[in-house]
Amino acid sequence: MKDQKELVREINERKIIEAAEQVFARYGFKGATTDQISKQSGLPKANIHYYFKTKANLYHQVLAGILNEWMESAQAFDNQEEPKQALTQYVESKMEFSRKRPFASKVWANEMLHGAPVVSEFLETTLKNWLDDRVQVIQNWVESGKINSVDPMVFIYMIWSVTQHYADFERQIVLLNHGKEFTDEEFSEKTQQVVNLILTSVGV
Amino acid sequence: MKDQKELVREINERKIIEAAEQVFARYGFKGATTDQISKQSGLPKANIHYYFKTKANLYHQVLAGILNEWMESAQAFDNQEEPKQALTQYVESKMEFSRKRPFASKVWANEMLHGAPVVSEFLETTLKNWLDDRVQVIQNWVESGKINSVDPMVFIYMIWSVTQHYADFERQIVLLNHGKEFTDEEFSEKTQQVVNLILTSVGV
DNA sequence: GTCTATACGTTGATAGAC
DNA sequence: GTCTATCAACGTATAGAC
Repeated sequence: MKDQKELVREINERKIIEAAEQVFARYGFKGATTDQISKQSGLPKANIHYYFKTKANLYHQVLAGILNEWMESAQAFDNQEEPKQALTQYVESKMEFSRKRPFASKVWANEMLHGAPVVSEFLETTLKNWLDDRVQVIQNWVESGKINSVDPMVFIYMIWSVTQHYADFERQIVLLNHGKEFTDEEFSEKTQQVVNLILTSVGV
Repeated sequence: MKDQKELVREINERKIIEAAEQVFARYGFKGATTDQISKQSGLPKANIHYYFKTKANLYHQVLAGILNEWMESAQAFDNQEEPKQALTQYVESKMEFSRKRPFASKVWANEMLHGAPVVSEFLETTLKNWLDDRVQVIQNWVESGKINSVDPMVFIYMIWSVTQHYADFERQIVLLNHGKEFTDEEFSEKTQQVVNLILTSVGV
C-alpha cells in the first residue's frame, strides 16, 4: 500500500514534470528557469529542488518520459504486414503525437538541435536498433516489389520530419494561416494529405 | 571611399556575426553567452558590445542575414515553368542550404521552436506573400493536370521539413549513421533520393 | 513535506585607461 | 577603436523555521 506521503510525492512530481515539459519546450533548457517551472506547476520553487534536486536532473527525467512515448508510437509500424497499412498507421500515429503532445516533440527537437547532449546514448543503442529493424522491413518491401526502390533511411527521415514539423514549427504554421490554429477536423484533413503524399512517394 | 576604421568595423562585425550564428545554433539565444561568442570570434567581449550594443540586437542581425538567404534560396522555385524542373531546382537548393549553412538553419529552427518572438512580423508579411504566390503556382499545376491533386500548403511544408531536417537533426542523423558524417558524394545521393520522393509524391 | 530568506556563481553590460 | 577591470542583475540551489 502506498501511504499518503508517497501519493503526494507522485502527484507533485507529475505536476512538476508536466510544467517543466512546457517551459523547456517554450524556452529551451537554459532559457527555462526553475521559477517559471514552479509558477507553472503551482508549487513553490524550493519544492522543485526538493523533488528533483537539480534542474539538469529534472530535464533528464522529462526527456526519459518523452523517449518512452516515442518508442510506443514507434510500435505502430509493426502492427501490420502490408506497407500500405503499416505506413498509414505509423504516419497517423506520428501526426497524432504531434497534435496531442506538441511540447514533448519540441523538447525533443530542441535536444537534437543542440547536439543531443543528454540522449546520445539512447540514440546510438535503443533507437539505432529500432531503426535497423525497420530499415530491414522497408528493404524487404522493396525487394518483393511492394514499394518503389528507395533508400530506407531517407524514407524514414521523411516520415519523421514531415510529421514532427506540425508540432515543432507550429508557430510558423499558425502565422502563415492568418494566425488561426487548425481545428481537429482541419488537422485530420492535413493528416490524410500527409499519409497520401508519403504512400504515393513510394508508389503505394 | 571607405577609410580604415570603416573597413575594420566591417571586418569585425562580420567576424562577430559568423561567430554568433554558430554559438546561437549550438546553444540557443539564452544558452549562448557573449563570452563564448567573443572567444569564437577572436575579439574581446567588450567589443561585442561596442559593435552591437546588446546580445539581443546581435541576435536580431544574425536572423536578418538568415532571412535574406532564405528568400534567395526561395527564388529557385521561380526559375522554371514546369513542375519537374521547378521542384527539382527548389529541393536541390534547399538541400544545398542545409549542407552549406547548417548553423543558419538551426538558428532559424530554434527561433520557430520557441514561438518566433523576433521574426513573427516577417512571417506574417514577406513570407506569407511569397507563400501565397507559390500556393497559386501549385494550384495551377493541379488544375492543369500537371501534378496530382494535393493541398499546396501540406506539400510545401513537406519540402521544407524534409530538406531542413538534414541540417536541424544533423546530430541525430550522424549518431544513427555509426557516428559518421555524410561525405559530399553521399549527401548528393541523399539529395537525389529526396528529389525523387518529392516528385513521385505528386505524380511527377 | 512546505516554504521564506538568502548565499553563491554566472553573465550581460559598462567605465575608463590606453 | 581596443581592452581590462568591475558592477549589477539574475538564477540555481540550500539552510532552516514551521
